[in-house]
Amino acid sequence: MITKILSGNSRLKTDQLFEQLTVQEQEALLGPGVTHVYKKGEMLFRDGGIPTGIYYIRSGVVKKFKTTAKGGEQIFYLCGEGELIGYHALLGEELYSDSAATIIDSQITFIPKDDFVKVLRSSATLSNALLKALGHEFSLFINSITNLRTKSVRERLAFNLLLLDMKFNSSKQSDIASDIQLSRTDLANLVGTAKETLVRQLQEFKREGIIDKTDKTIRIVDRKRIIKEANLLGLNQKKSRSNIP
Amino acid sequence: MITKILSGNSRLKTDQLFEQLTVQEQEALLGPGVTHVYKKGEMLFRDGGIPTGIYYIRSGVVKKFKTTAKGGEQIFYLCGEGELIGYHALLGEELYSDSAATIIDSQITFIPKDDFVKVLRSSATLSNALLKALGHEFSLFINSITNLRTKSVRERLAFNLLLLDMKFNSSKQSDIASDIQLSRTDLANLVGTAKETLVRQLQEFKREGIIDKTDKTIRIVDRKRIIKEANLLGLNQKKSRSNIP
DNA sequence: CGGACAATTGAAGCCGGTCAAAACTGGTGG
DNA sequence: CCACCAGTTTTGACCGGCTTCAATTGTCCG
Repeated sequence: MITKILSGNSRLKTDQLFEQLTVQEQEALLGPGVTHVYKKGEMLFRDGGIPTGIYYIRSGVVKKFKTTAKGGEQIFYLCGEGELIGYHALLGEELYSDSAATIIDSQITFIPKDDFVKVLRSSATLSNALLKALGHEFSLFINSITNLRTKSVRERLAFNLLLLDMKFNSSKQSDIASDIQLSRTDLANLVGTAKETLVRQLQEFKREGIIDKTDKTIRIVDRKRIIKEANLLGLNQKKSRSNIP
Repeated sequence: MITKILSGNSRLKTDQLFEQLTVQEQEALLGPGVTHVYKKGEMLFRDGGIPTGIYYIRSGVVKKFKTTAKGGEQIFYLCGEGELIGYHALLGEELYSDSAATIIDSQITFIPKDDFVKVLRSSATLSNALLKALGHEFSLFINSITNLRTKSVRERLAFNLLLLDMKFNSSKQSDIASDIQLSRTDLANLVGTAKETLVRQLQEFKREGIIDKTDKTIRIVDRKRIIKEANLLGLNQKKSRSNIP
């Protein structure tokens, strides 16, 4: 399980959807597309909106999230370079069930629905790649739900820091070097906790020498420890209240 | 959103995967299959196992869940009559990321991997039906995650009771008649809480006249109230601590 | 240099988890 | 038909992890 999640691949599996296509197919998709530069914080689409196409991230980072009526934001995925987004609603033939917005300045190509469908119809490769990607995403969601239900904030934070590090640190020079840029609020919404709780937990990790952090940067110092803290096996031995008087 | 989730269709969308296929395709799938009778509580497959085919539920109910190392069980979906299970891992080309077991005595057909793949290759319909189903499942997971993060046990319980009622009560005679059979433990694991907490919340609903229950049966008495309690809009007005002294 | 926003720290209290034990159920055999 | 056991449901008590509210510090820019 651990090996599965943290397997050495520099890129995670879901990222590979687009890469699996032939060059011809990639061009057929991107050809009709319109590339646009998004500033940090711009919305790509909104929960409840009508899907009119999909998006290809040439550079940048996009968060997928859902907003609650009270203004809260639940982030459940971060998309990076080379990933496609927005195809779920299109495939499911329904309205967007989530929103997407850039976290940093990004360059993104919009692929109109018709063009996407055309390639989809003519290419078994795309169809299969999508099935594979969606099948895989399923296991990610399972894990995500299980984590939310059974893990503490500390464990979830450690886990997310690991994922962020693996996904967004191309600088593979050293196990120890890794920087993560993400506002406290975003990180809290990704981990699924209040930002105050998040901050306190970060402090604690720093005090324990597991991470280092400046105002906007988090760096994993002790990789082994943070893997241990993430407790991927779920063996968490709750300090039992058994003082046996 | 509410209308979307609770739309009048007697069956929920995901159930319809198999139904979308032509009769020929259905037969091509089930033809080579082997039907087997499972007693309540039997496992179909286990987290970490190698997928060798998919399952079609002729009758009965199957829970999809994940076990934690400590023995806990996280249920995230209940499959009913006419549904397919186990295709995610096959499509994603990986090991099962979840387990499946019957909740009541069930009649289930096993479709070997090769036969499934054969039909998948030759039929654009199945391929498209799968894409649609998976795309839709995505939105269910989003909702599930959001619910876990932002809703109280009371709200989640109300929501799940509604879903159970809609999905497993073919007896459409009356809005009020509805029986749900599920052990307290299973229900707790479905809602995502401890069974003691669940029991207390059930008591409370009963005391408030929203539901009725005997030892193993739960019946929704006041449908409007329970919809309200589920708080599908997320407008939960937390009793603000503002006593303004 | 102030104004806005993000990050941090402090304090209080509730929700829900855990442990423990009682009440209830159904099934079994004497 | 009753006594008994095993499993499930229910009730009680406790308390700790998180959320929430509030206030302070830090930081980036115009």
